[in-house]
Amino acid sequence: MSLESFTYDWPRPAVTVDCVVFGLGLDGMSVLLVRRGEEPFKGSWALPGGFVREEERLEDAARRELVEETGITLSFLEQLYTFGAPERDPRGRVITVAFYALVQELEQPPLVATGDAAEAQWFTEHKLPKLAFDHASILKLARTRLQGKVSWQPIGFDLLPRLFTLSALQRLYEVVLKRPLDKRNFRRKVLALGLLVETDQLRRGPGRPAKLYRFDKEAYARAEAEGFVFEL
Amino acid sequence: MSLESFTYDWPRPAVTVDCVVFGLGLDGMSVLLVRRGEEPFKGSWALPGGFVREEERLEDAARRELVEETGITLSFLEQLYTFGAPERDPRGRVITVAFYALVQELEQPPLVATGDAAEAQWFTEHKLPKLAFDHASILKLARTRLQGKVSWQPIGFDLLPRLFTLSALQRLYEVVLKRPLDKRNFRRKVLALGLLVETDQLRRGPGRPAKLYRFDKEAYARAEAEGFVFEL
DNA sequence: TCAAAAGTGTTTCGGGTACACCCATGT
DNA sequence: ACATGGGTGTACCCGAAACACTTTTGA
Repeated sequence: MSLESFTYDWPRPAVTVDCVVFGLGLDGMSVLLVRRGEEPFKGSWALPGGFVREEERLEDAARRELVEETGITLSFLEQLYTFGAPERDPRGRVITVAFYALVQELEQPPLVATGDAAEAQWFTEHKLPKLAFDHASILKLARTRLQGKVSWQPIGFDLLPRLFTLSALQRLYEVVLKRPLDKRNFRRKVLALGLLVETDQLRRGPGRPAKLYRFDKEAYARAEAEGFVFEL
Repeated sequence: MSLESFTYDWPRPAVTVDCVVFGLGLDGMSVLLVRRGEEPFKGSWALPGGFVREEERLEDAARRELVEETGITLSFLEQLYTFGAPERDPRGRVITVAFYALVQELEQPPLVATGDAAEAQWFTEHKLPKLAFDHASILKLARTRLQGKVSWQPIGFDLLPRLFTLSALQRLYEVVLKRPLDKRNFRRKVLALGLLVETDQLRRGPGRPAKLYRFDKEAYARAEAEGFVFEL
């Protein structure tokens, strides 16, 4: 019996991927949005995303659409949730697999906007425009997930440059968790993890120079393999 | 401009839902499987599931397929993850939105097997058969999620009958978390939550009769609204 | 010399864990 | 009377939280 004889004839929804890309802004988290160049919702802001190709893994589709529409490079990408309400797209049944992603620096090569996107831009989470489709709920869910995940998985480092100060790390956690943290407790705890490597570099600027640290990915991989849980 | 003019012409994968249904067995968790009545993998055990209909929400599809194939009633259902590897189904591109679900008692009306399923049966997690497609990974992920979620969301009660003893609750947590718990500490902690209501009923059997409790859903809803987090 | 940010220890409190015996019933 | 599971209190320990001043640099 050939494989062809198994082939389904079934109502097939369209399948897209959409991506919530977070960056660390000066004023809270930032989210990358694109202005739609096509109907429906032409001219509205929306999450970057698009159709999944025939032989493409879902995550690859998300990465590809992001490069196509914004030219950005991700340091973290994970599936978020699949949204499939029948009425979520006026064109008909479109199921979208949503992802959320982190980038290390907002100042990547200036955002390009191509593909379906007419424009790409960072928005701080406090001044978001109306979003197309059900993208506002997707974004909300992604923000919640980020907040929940950051304290028990070391994904925060994906929002910082490779070398960072402890104060920068603390600011990051304060922004993501939406609450102030005690400086001394934070430093003690984060250093006790044994996952930060002190470099001999300094960050200079106003005030006392600060030691720069990097996250020791290998040490984390080893510790994780032995049942260590991150927890911050 | 009419909506029709927006309609996409795009390679459309088939979309299915699959469901990992957990019940509390005598020997650890049990999972509900169906024997496939159709190719591919005809005769193999698989997760219950099937195609999403044109105008159907994903969760509804999962519920419908479960009733169709096994006649079971769920007390909890949540989306798990979407599996979309291009090669996961020999028939072509099939993306499946996986769910996991809990039932309160294994002894529901005797399992019926209809639809695509030739047979439906509970398996303890320790003696699982080979599964069709990538269903083994789906099951594994669901089991991990269950374990992770049970300590900070009161979903464990969805595995017990409405009235239960504290010992039964403890056994449940021990099974799900895969570790022994201290009886006194467990009771203190769980009662301190203030979410259990002592009834005047007793469970009789060998040994001393045990008080029966029920979970106070309303109290939990109220507490949750005020920012309370379950945590056990 | 002043402004700005970095860096540093100790005490207190609460929750987590460990632990062993008596009680009420059915057989 | 004995087997079976139900029910109860205390002591210790460790991690979390609260808290304020000194240091180093650039302007």
